[in-house]
Parts: sequence; C-alpha cells; structure tokens
Amino acid sequence: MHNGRVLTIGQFSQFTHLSVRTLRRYHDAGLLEPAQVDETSGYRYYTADQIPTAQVIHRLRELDVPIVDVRQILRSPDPAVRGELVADHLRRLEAQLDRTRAAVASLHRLLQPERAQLDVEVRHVPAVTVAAVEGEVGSDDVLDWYAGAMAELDAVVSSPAGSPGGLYDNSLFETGRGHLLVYRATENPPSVGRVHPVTLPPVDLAVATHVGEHDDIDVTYGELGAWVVNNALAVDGPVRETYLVGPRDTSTSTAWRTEIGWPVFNVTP
Amino acid sequence: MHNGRVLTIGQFSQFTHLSVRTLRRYHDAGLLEPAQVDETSGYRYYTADQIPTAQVIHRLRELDVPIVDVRQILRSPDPAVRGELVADHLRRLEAQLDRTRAAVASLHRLLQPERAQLDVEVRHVPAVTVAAVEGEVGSDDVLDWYAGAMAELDAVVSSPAGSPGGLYDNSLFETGRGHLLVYRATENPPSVGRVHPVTLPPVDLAVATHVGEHDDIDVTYGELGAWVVNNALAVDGPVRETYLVGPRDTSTSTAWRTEIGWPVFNVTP
DNA sequence: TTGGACCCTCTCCCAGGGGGAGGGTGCACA
DNA sequence: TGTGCACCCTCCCCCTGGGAGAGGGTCCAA
Repeated sequence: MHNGRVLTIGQFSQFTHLSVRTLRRYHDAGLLEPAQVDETSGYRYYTADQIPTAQVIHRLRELDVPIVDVRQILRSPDPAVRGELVADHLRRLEAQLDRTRAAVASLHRLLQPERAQLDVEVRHVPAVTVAAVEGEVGSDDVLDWYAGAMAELDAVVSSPAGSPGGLYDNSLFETGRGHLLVYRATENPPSVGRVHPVTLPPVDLAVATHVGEHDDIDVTYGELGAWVVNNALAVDGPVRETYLVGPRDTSTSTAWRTEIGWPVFNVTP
Repeated sequence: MHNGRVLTIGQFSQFTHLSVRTLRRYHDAGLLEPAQVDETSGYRYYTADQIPTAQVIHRLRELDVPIVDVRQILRSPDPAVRGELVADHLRRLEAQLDRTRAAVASLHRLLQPERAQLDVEVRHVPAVTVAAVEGEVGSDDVLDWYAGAMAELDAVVSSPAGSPGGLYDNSLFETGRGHLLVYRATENPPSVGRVHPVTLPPVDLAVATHVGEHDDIDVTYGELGAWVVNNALAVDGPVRETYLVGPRDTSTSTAWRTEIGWPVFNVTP
C-alpha cells in the first residue's frame, strides 16, 4: 500500500467501506467514474476527493434509492435540484413506512384467532345512468388516477345523488393494468372533459362493507370472496365499490366505510 | 366463472389479489399448496378457506419477510410459536427502521455544503501487552461478537487501564470476513477463556475522533482516509479504534467518542 | 528477475418477481 | 357433438443489486 495522491480500487474500497466489486459496478453504471483509468491495463484509480461522493452513494443505496435515481441525483449540478430529488426519495420512504405500518396492523388483525363474521347482503342494483370517468390504468397509478378523476367529477357534477362509486376490472391485479370507472349518480349527467354519461348495467351484487383505510381492503375482499364461493355462483364482471364514508367526509380514517359489491347470480341460500 | 366449492387459480387470484404467477411460485416454494391438483392436467384448484392463509402470506411478503421464513411461520403448528416468529420479524423491521433513520440523518450531514474540518493528529503508539480476545468474524456478526468479547474481557480484567479498543482487519469490508481483536490494557494480562495476553506492535497512527453512534462512522473513516492520502503514506495493518466514550459510559449516544487510528508512516507535513 | 499481492473481465448464482412462448384443458354455445 | 376460446400448464429469459470464483494480466519490492 504505497502511493501518495492516487488510490487503487482496493485502497479506495478501504476508505469508503464499499467493496471492490461494488465500486466496479458503480463505475459501469456511471455512478462513480474513477478519476483515472489506465488504458492498457484497465486499472481504476481514484482520488481522495471522490470519497465524499462515494459516501453519498453509499447512503442513498442504504436507503434503497435505485441506482438510476442515484445517478440522476449525482448528475444534477444545481444543489437545490439535488436536494429536491433527495427530498422526493425521503417522501417515498415515508410513504413506504406508512404502508409498512398498515401491513403490520393488518397482520395483527389477520392473526387474531377469532375475527368478526362479515355481514354480506345480496342486493339487486338496477341499471342507472351516471356521470363517469373511465380509463385504462396501471395498478401503480390507480390512486393518482382516482384522485384526478374524482376531482374532475366533483367539479362537473353539481348536484350528486348518493355516494360516489367505482368499477374495478378484475384484471387489475393480474396483468397490472385494467379498466377503471368512477362515477357519481346525478340527474342528466353532463358530458364535459373526461366526464360523460355511462349507463351501468343491472346486476345482483353480494355486498360487504369494509371499515377503515384501504390498505387491507383485500382482507374484506377475501372474506366476501369466501362467502360468494359458498353461497353463490360468481359472474364475471367488474367489482363495484361505493364510498359511503371516505376521506372527503371525515378526517379519521378509521371511520371510512366502503361497500364492496361482487357480481353474483344464482344465490343458493 | 362457474363453480361452487373449488376455485381455479385465476378465481383464487381475484379473491386474494395475488397474481396467478405468484400463486404458482408460492405453490412451488411450498408456501401455499393448492387444495387439489389435477394429476393429468396439472391444474391447481383452491378452496375458499385457503384465502386467509393467502392473505397472511401476502402481508408477510409486504413486510419483506423472506419466503423461507414465511414457510417456517406457516408450518409452526403452535400459535404461540408462530406469534413469536412474527414478533421476531417485526423486531427486525424496527432495527431496519433505526438504520434507515440513521442513514437519513447521515445523508443530511453529508449533503451540508460546509462541513467541519476533521482534526487529525499523528501519534506514536509504543508496543504494549494487553488482555485481548481475537477471532475471525463475518461482517454481519461483528456487533454480536464484539458485545460478547467485550463482556468476557470485562469479567476477567479487574483493573483495566485506559479505554477499551479494537483492531479491525481491513479485509472485513472486502471479503465479508476478517480478523478482529478487542483489548483492554492492564497490568499482567490474564489468560482465561478466550482472553489472553497479546503484544500489540508499535505503530504510528493518524488519529481522528468520531462523534456519535457508529452508523455513519464510515464518514469519519473517509475524512481520515482523505487526510492520510494527502499527508502520509498509509501502511497496511489493522485499523485501531479506541472507545473513549461508548454505550458503557453514557446513555446519550450523541456523546459517544471513538478514536480511529490508521497506521501510517512517512508523514509529509 | 521473480514472487505474490493486486487488478482486470467474464460467467454463474441468489431472491422474488415480470413477460412471453408453445402447447394442453374445460366449457359454453352452436 | 363439434368447435372456439378463455384459461391453465411448464419452461425459459429478463430485471435489480449484489456475491463468488475462474483465468489471466500488472505492479512493485526484494
């Protein structure tokens, strides 16, 4: 170990606590270019002033920031922009943390030996013409799409009747994309922007009510599914959700009430 | 979609919000055996009472519990044991969260445009015979090994002199394993259990003090490394850490003081 | 000059998913 | 009773971000 101003990859590795392998990968990925690369031997040489950069990379990777995003952060010359990108990721981390908390809570509920029986009711829903917004949405974008569509509906529908609702294509969870429709019932549905009148077909629905946030709504889906299997023949067709009490109505998310309606026929009581 | 008691994988997928692909993988991995598998066609059939199990798996996977551990949890018949395994993972999650918090804090410090200059002092350390515990340790086990070794030292060394210290093989961060040595200086070092006298060779050390917990001690390592590169020729040899103020001395981890000593020679002032 | 530590590239492996090819099944409707 | 089509099967490759090792070149000090 013996030279003054320039470090071999092994020396640099000792100063940064990044493995030689990882440093090579970061070079290949364009994250951390060695200060100098010997053309004939391919040896990578680093300088001491690259150590802070390596450490920033180390921290970002510890926070599971994808390598491409790390590259973007490092390459933005403006520190303000860089700070904003980092802040973005920290917000993402927060959101992830919320989801983790919700999953822990849901897991506890699932593991409780005795759980309350789900009330399921079969209800005939006649055809109705509503103001709706439709779209093909990837499962990652559902929440954003939903918020935008509902805002547009609210802006256009002046005197809504009943609670807002949505129709969910079953393929959403399978292919990652699916047809979504959100609606508000109203007289004389307008046709403005994405909002247009849609006639929902009549169905028989097996309806259960999910209480609380939607993080563990799949549990209610599962319980409703079990009921449907044992009491009816399910039919293909989008699931209908109705937002009896949602974020627009209350600030306490434990008070949310969401009706889930699964299309069924031939109920065997 | 049409049968009463038994579900195809696609139907089960809709009720559990797990993709068909993932269900097949969980079958192969022994997580969720279908209630019935057609011998000739290989078709998987599930029943409604498998839905809760699928949901527990879903939650555990959301929490990044490895599939092998999920299998272990599901296969433990005793609910108390199962609860303990889950609690284990939640504790691991907490620890992970602490590390994330530390990384965020460290990142903020790293991104501050002006950072305090590190004080580095070159110090000659004469040879000294100490009571030591040595071992080859994998990098994942360092903390545990350290705690055990230090406890053993404390139990055996009755009148220690100065602060405890450690020697860290540089290969630790490279190969994932390395030689570790922790010591306490004392007169007439005893030889009991793993504790035995070791004579540490004399060295010149470039010494810097790291303040606070060790989550971001690599930053101080890096700054010290930069100093060493610019002011000395580093020599091979284990890094020496001295725990001036550590968890044994204070309950406020921001008050920790750790000296890092890098072996150097030929200092160029 | 030679030995040994160091460095290079290349290929394979891992988890835990996604995507698609190529082909067999089941069921409703004609 | 066919036939079409949605569904299911297995097998293989891809992704990220690492680790492991083979086979061979390079640097430097003794």
